[in-house]
Amino acid sequence: MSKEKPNNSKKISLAEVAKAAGVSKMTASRVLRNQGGFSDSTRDRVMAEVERLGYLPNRMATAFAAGESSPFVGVSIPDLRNEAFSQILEGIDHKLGTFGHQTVLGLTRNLPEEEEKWIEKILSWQPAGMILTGRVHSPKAISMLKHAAIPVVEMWDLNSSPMDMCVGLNHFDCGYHVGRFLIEKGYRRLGYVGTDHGVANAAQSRLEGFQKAVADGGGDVRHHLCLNDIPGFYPGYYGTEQLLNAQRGIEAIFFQNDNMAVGGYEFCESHALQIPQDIGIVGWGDLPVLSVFRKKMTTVKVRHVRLGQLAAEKLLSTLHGSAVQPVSDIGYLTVPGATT
Amino acid sequence: MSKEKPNNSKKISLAEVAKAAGVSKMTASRVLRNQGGFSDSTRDRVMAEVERLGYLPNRMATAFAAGESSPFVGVSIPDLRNEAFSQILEGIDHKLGTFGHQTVLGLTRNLPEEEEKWIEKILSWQPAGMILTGRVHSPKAISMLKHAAIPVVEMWDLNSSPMDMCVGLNHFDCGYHVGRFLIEKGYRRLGYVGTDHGVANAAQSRLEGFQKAVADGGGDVRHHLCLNDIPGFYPGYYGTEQLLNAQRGIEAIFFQNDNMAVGGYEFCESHALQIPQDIGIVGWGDLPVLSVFRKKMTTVKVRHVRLGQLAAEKLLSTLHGSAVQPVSDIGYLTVPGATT
DNA sequence: TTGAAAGCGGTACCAT
DNA sequence: ATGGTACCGCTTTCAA
Repeated sequence: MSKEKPNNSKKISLAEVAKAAGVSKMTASRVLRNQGGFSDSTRDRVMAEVERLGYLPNRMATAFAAGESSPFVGVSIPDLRNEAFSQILEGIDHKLGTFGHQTVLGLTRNLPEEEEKWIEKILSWQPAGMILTGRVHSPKAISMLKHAAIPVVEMWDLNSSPMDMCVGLNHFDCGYHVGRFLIEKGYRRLGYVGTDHGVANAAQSRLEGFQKAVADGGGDVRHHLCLNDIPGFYPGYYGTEQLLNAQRGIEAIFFQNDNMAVGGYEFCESHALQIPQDIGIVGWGDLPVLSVFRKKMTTVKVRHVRLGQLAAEKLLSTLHGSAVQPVSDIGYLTVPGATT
Repeated sequence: MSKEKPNNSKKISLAEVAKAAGVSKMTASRVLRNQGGFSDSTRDRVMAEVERLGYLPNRMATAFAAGESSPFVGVSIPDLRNEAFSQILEGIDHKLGTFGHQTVLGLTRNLPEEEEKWIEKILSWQPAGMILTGRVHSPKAISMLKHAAIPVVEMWDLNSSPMDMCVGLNHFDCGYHVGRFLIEKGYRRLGYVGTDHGVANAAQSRLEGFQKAVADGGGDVRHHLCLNDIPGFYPGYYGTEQLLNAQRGIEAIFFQNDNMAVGGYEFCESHALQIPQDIGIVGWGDLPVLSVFRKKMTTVKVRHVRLGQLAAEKLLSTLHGSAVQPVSDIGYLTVPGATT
């Protein structure tokens, strides 16, 4: 036989399969798509060659020919070491995967310029849609997305007039709510510890809401710290140290998230500060560590995984042509604990 | 002027730009690739139209025409709520992004069948390469990857004869090392708490190494628990409860990771067990929570982010045609703490 | 410096 | 049931 060995690594095309099976490209194509219009014996011959040659269809060619988009969905998030975002991404990817779509990741660090470059790159590969973190995007990014005419979900930071769709929560209100809560508890001299707040960072809005509520309530945020670091345990620890060294008389600290709050808690305890007697602590996000923490932490519940799922669902519904509520408020719930 | 308004959302093709600029497709193409062979005035005219029409090149067509692959790299990991993997992914994506490549995510839950389906899908889109978790893959997956003739990195679990390249650590040895460490400390009756161990789960190898070392040292692993859950704080807590209820006399527990170990620690302390006097605790991974934990946890340091970076670097070097060491052992370091 | 033609790997459409 | 042809958007090749 003059048949070639199948294990040379050159890619096999449909034409080669067809030739090997002694049929035309079209017939082979029909068999592969199981679209009818061929005899059993033809199918068997074609499939045998597919198997033997290890043929794998080139979906790029298919999509290209049909003018379709890819199954890829661009998902931009700031940082995976922020646990909130790894949870959100888990929710997104799982939902997308269930419906045959794939996440193309972009870690854009809350920087609109990075996001812009990433968006341009992704768009040139005909994605099915985009899910972006936050409401702040560069003008060029917005214009490119408009032109692309694909569904776009802005998530995390609620935006009542999004480019297209949005799911998130109102971080300003949420921060205000926490501030109000502390005021009502009798706290007046407050502190805040978080991380570097690029323009596109929703935590900045929480801080602003918090400051407003505290001011409205007759207190003041004596000192706030935005570390150039990730919002994790250790930054919470040393941030608290810095904050307390810089400013005496702080009665309670609001942290960007629970991991930072746990770090702050451990700093306080190891420095003979009683919680909540000497200082109050409030976290954010209801992150997993709280489920085993020895003191019930005052925090704000946010359904991160659900948020991700919902973002993906909005996108998928749009792709399938269903009607979609363009804006969803995922909400939040302040949970008083034993640390305030 | 008869020029159309640019803001209709139909996609603009190179041909349209060319026509608008009064040149041929080829000339426009040359300008866009800045590949020489055009006059300044031609370039200006073409670029003006690109701007005006909001033209975005269709890279799918480009790659297709040139027979290139996409810049996408398939990355399969089990689960993002396992903090080790979100760290690894952070390392991979950041490195890939720096070199113009994009991560296409696959959360394959340690299931070779899921991985196989995902691989087939990704391969049909002509990725530049693949990074997979672990050494266990379905035969069909392996065969497809061979055919695809793209670089493949197996990471996490060290494999001295990988399909192509590998970076990771020897989990069996690592588990053995921990077992030996506890034996030398005088522990004999041991327990293990981890999560559901699919065949493709490296934690299973750690458990096996651990069991072997303990047996070799004259002790025994009285009870091990593999919960059907994620390896996080709360599973560590309730897993410890289950383990201790099921088996009396356990002297020390080895946990799948530090987050579980912290959960276990909190369970013990809240049930009046002194650590390490009443029970020893060993974690794994040197996860961030330990940096602020009030007791120095005995753990095993693993450079997760670096592991991810290294996996990406191997792939990128191969793509750029550099020589690459096919197998790298990232190693581990047992760190004795105050919990044993 | 510029352009015309062929073709990448499939599919739609129309014949047979 | 099967095959021929044109074409998707772009690049390669060759000619002017």
